[in-house]
Amino acid sequence: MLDLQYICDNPELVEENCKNRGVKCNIPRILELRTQRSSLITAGDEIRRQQKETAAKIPKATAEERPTFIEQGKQLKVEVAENEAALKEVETELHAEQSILPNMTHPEAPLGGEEDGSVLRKWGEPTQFDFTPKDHVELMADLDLVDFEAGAKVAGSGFYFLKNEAVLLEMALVQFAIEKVRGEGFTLYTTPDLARQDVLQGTGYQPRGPETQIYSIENTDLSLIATAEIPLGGMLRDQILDEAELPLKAAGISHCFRTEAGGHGKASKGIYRVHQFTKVEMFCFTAADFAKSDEVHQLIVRIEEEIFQALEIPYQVIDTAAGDLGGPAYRKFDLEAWMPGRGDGGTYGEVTSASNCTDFQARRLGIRSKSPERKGTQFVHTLNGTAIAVTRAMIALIENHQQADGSIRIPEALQKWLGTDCICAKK
RNA sequence: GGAGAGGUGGCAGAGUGGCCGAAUGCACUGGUCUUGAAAACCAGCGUGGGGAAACUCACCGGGGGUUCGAAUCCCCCCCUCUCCGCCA
Repeated sequence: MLDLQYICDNPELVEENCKNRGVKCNIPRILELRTQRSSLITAGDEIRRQQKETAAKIPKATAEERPTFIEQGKQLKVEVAENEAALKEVETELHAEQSILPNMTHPEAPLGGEEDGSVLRKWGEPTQFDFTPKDHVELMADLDLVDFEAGAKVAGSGFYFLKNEAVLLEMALVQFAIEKVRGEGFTLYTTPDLARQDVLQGTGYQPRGPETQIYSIENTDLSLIATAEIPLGGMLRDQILDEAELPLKAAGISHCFRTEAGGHGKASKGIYRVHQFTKVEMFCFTAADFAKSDEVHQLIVRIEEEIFQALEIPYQVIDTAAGDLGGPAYRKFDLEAWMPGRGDGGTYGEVTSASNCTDFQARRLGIRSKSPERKGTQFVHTLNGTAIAVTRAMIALIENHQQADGSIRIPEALQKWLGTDCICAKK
């Protein structure tokens, strides 16, 4: 949510930003509603003031005066109710208009849509093979690492059982990621895999409706989380933090559940696009200062890169274009890992995503900070980024480290968790 | 799941229809005193909305209701604690 004051002070900037992000908005209407809102509030305050005044006279009034005051009070009560109804109507519309607006955009983020993200840097070269590489589906089938039929039988298409060394590999990736982020000063959490509707909405997810990516639990207001960003953001809802203790760095280990409604048009073989996966997510709260949140944003990307470097997986870093940013993001960097089995002869596929949401989420979540030097409070900046999304990382790892004999080389960083340097073919 | 007790400012805790945005204590900030500190004393000390400002309004877990008037009464929901049951 953008600050109403900011919108009204900078209508042309907000409108321009909406255009860049491909969002239809109605700024003049917002300005109009805002004026209506102000005058309704002023009028309502005055009525309530009179109401209090009248009510206060009654205990002291004589028996003759009393009925007059009570009559006045009744009249005022009606007026208050009318005012409230009018205000509610205006605020509902205002809120709806305001909710459409995406966050503002980092001045350096590229313009354009999905194809216009700029490659900031590349690490490593697409892996060369002196044999015809397989994709992860084939590799995992050959090594008996996954069972899609069983997944479909139990939970439907898009679910899977990991088997054998793939299970160890999942654990190893998680272990490796949490050791890494812990070393960077992140507090570790395992989070609830379910969250209430208002927490989902606070973090910018729409739990119900035709377009939703979220599974809901029937007869409750709970939904399965799509990422630990949701519980980690919700964790500090409506709190006022001490600015001295910022930035707060949290890492959550959770399962992620996504309906992937309409997601099957795109090429998504195997475990690339699934309904459930395990992820270690970083989530940070910083002071309301763009320089500070930018700095933490860079930190998150650095950690992501170091993780993929340690896994010896070539990747590129994308600065996502304005038109391709989700609503809450001010700037977003994605790591795309080289996946030799994807597309025709390999392509880069998204493995992490790091967003600076500035105060956009915090405003809805009511997370503020306070400093002795300043009067009042400010909404903090929030950032999130993937440390490891197990299935995507697993694809990149398996496909890049496959050997001619169909076995998979385990990079050194994972060997202590897996206890082996190779997932080898069964005899 | 059953029975009971609760949810009030940063914390503790009073308040059961008007004098309550809320006593008191602790914490915190400033001041007096002191060589300095402590103690003592004095003063200040929640958040948000509207307004250029004066000022004003809202907020006592959340939402509805009763009333001229609600922290206080009624209804629904959420949460916490205690006991019992069940259970990895």
